[in-house]
Amino acid sequence: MRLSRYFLPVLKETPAEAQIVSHRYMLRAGLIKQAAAGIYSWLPLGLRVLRNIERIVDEEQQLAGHIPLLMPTLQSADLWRESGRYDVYGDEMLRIKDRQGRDLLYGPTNEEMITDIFRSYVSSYRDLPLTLYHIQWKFRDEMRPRFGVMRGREFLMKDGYSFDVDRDSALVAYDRHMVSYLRTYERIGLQAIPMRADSGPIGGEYTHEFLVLAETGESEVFYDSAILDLKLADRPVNYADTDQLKSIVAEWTAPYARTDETHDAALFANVPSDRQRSSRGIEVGQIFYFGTKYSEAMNAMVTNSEGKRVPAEMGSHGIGVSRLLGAIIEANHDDKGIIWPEGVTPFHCGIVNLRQGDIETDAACVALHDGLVALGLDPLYDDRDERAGAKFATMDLIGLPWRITVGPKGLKNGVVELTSRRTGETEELPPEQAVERIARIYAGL
RNA sequence: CGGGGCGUAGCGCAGCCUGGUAGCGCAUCUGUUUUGGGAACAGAGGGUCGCAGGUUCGAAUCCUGCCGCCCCGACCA
Repeated sequence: MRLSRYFLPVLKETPAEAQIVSHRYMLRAGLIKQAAAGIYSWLPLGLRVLRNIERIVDEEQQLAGHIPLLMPTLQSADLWRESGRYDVYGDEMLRIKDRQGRDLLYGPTNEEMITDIFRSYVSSYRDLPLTLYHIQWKFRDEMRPRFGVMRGREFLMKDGYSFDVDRDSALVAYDRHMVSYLRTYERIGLQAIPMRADSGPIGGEYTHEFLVLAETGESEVFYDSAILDLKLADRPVNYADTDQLKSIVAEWTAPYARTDETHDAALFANVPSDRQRSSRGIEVGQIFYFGTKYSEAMNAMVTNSEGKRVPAEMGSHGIGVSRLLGAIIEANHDDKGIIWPEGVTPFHCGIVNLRQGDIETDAACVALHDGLVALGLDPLYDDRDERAGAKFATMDLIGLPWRITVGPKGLKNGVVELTSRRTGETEELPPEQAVERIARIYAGL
C-alpha cells in the first residue's frame, strides 16, 4: 500500500479527551474516531488490527473444535423475559421499541439467544459436547464509558457457549477454553494471566479472568511471579486429549493469581516473598462454567445415555476483541508511539523513501514493495514528498514492527536499512536480503 | 446517577472576569528554495464562538434553559 493513496489521518497533537496512553495513540495514529461517548468508528488502520485479532481468535476457537455462527445484535425482549433477566439487567441494557411497539434490545450478551437455538435443535447427548461461538458487537450502556475502546459502550466480543450432558464433560469444555485462550493471547503477543475470578451469585470456583498487566488496568491483581515464566510456545496441543488439557490448566492455575475480588491474603502469604507481586491488570477475557442456570429457566433439555432428560450443563466464555487493541498498546508502546506485535500489526513493514522523486531511490522502493507483496506480505510504502523526520515520526507512531529505509547514499553501496521498531537496532543489507528477512520473520505467524 | 470541569477554524488553545462585530500555534492550499530524524520564506483559504431564549444601542463575553463531551466515584468484557 502506498501511503499517499491510503487513508491514514494521523494527529500531531494529542486530543484533549484522551487520558491514557492507548487511547491517545489510537486517536493519534488514526485507528479510531469517537462517534459518541463510548462509541467509535474504526478507521482503516484500526480496522486492520481489529480484523487481525479477530482472525487469530477465530482460528484458535476452530482449532479447539468450537463452531462459529452469527447471532444478531438486536434481540427480542421475549427470550430475556423467559430467563428472567429482562427486568434484572437494569439500565446497562439498551432497550428499543420498533414501529409496532415491540420491545427489542441491543444485545449485551447472548446466553438467552444461544440457549434458544440450542433447545430448538439439540435433544440428545449424542450431539454433545457442543460449543457455539460468535464474534459480534455488543452494547452495554455503561454509566461511565472511558479509556477509549478499553471501556466503550459498544464493543466487539467473542462469546462462546458450551453445552454438555454432565458436569465432568462441562469441565472439559472449561479446560479446553482455558487452553485455547492461552494460545490465543500468546499468538497475539500478549501475556494474559488467568486469575481466579468472582463467580457472583451463581457460585462455584470455575471461573477465571484473563488479565494483562498494565499500570492503567482497572483491577488490582496479586500473583506469584512464577506464572510469568509459563509459556505454551510451540508445544503441540491435542484438544481431544483431556489429560493434556487438564495438565496445562493445572500448570497455569498452580501459581497464586487472583484479582482483588477473590484475593486471599493468607494464601498469598504462602508465596515466597521474593515472588509476591501486586499490580494493576486489564481484563481481556473470562471463562465461566455456570451449570444449568439458563437451560433450566429456558427448558433446554437433553436425553442422557440412561434415557433421562436433564438440563444442559453450560458455560460461557468471552474474549474482548476490541478491548484487546487497547490492552496491546498499553503493553507495547514507547514515548514515540505504538509497537505492534508481529501477530497483529496492520502492515508487516514500512518502507521509507528518503529521497522521494529520485529515480533510483523511487525504483528501489517500488521493487522492495512489490517483492514483499509477491511473497504475500503487506508493506506500507511512505511515498510522500516529506522530510525524513516526518516520515520516521509517522512510522514510529503507527508502530509497524519493521521498517526498511531506502536512500541514495545506501543504494550507492547496494544496501538499505532494516530497523526494528521494538529495539531500534538497524542493520544494513542488500534489498533482496531485507525482503527475505521480513518474510522469514512472518513465516511462522 | 452524585460531585467537578469543558464546548471559540481540522487539531491544540487564548479572548469571557471588566460587552464594541474574533485571534495564536500546528495542519490545509499556491509559489520558491529545500530534503539521512517532525524544513524555511512569501502569500491564501477556512469560524452562524455547542443550541435556544433573554438583557442591551450592541453579546464569544452577562442571565436562563437545553444538548454534547471529559475527569473523580459507585458498576462492568
